[in-house]
Amino acid sequence: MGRIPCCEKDSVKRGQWTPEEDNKLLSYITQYGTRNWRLIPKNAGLQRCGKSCRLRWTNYLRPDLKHGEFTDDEEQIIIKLHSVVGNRWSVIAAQLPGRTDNDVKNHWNTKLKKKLSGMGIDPVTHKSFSHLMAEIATTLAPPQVAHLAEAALGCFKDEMLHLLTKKRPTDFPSPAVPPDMAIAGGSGAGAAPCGFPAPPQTDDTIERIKLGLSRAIMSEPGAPPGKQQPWAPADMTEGLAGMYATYNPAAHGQEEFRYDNGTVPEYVLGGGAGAGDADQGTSMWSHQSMYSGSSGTEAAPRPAAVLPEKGNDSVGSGGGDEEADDVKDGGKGGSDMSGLFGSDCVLWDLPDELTNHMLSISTSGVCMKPFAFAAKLSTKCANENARVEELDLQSDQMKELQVEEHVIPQKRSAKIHDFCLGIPFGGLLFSMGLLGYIFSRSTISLVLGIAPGLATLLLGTLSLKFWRSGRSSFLLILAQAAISAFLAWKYSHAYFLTNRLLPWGFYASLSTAMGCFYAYVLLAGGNPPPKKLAAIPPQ
DNA sequence: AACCTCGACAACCGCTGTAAG
DNA sequence: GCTTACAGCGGTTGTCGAGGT
Repeated sequence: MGRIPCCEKDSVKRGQWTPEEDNKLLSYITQYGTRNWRLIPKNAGLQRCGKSCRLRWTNYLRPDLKHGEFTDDEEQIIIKLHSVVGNRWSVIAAQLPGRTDNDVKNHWNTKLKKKLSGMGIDPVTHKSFSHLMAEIATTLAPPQVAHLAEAALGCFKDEMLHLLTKKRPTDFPSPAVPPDMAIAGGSGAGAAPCGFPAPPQTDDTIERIKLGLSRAIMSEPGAPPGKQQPWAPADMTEGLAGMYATYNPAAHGQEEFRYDNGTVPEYVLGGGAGAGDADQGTSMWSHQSMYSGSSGTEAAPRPAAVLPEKGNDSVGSGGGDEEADDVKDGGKGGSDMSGLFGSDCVLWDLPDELTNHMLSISTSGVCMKPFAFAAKLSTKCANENARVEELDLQSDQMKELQVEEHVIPQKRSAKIHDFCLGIPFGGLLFSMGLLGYIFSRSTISLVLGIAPGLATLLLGTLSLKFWRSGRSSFLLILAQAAISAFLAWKYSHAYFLTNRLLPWGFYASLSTAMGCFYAYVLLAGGNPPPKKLAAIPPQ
């Protein structure tokens, strides 16, 4: 049942308002107020629809409105808030005194959207291509962190693959890389900063990214963490790191995009980056993790308490003599992510022999999985025999480190499996996100509903599979915890901005609860073992 | 000078939520 | 509980002027 029209369309004037009409409306409202919009045009002697009068008043005539150009500060606020709440113009406008939602919307559509696009940033997701790649480079850093990221990334691999293989300059204005900027030794001299028109050689960028990944793979896997880190700023002369540095706009004093230590991305538009910016020499994305969305985390140190280095790894263990087992367990079950990219994943159609080599586990404590992941990514993208040959060399090195797999029984565990709540949680997120997207076409639903829902569903299902086969789901639970934490943060932020209990408050509470639940499962030692395995006495 | 294109802004449209009768 | 009107929202369309051809 539709609503009756608010006025007769034939008898009302439409189109631009004349100064006389404005005067009539203004003087009437000044005298009598805005109590009944249906009566206002009639009483004010206007041939206008009441709704039209209301819009004219709220969007133009109101005395508290600010007319004229948006300031840089206002633009910053709009972009910040848009990255959090999406196209909710009224929410954004509420933070800008004197601006209407229509103003904000128009300004976004005519100016800011283009501005961001010109900087190589997708105005919808507020992520950039180089961001994505830089995150991959960072992900290849500390092995355990990479493990976690790998699990999370598994859910986004299609998107990444698409980005790596399908994007073209016409689709996505990637940051420029001058032709003389070889990726190895790309020190940044003469480098084009972010935010300039994509040059014809943008296709090269894709190739260089692939090459960068390959080089990351080829970097000496046995080197101790911290000593040889191609991703570390100090050594940013190789592979992705070179490109990574190339894209650091802070180093060039150009139009810059960066994240501050707040809770939302901060874009600095048009302002020259201050010399000696904290980000200089490091990733411009170093303040924000693609997977967690968390910010304020400096690039280099990762909290050891969260993801301890192998060797003194005791996450999920009770300490003491259980540590050794847990180390094995963590290195084994935890490292065994083959469910993600191995036999359970048909997307990464590498030759079996190559895959098997890469899925082997290192006794030295250096995880090979990130390399395996990147190798697959690179191989899939490049689809070149030469690349496979490179990887074969790498896999030969890995062979030497291969150890025999066997199931280690757990000594202590949680009372409930992660997937018991995780799968329903993921399903709820996914379905709510899907519904939200169907009904509102909101990208927020995609980013904060469908994607994490699918990721959680996938991880929960894999965890169930691992549990059935007696393997450790530790990293899968960790990844789910990371997703929950990210969602809790994002939803809470949206809630504090909008003050709406539904949906943001509800989702924030739910995500926080799930985060606590995952933390409990992790701290309690992981999932309880299957009965058939629990019956086996520990060796 | 005429025409075209494009950007910026204003206005409209259709819908939902909510409050009053 | 139903109807009606208002308020608000986000997407879309219309208008106008500047600049280019």
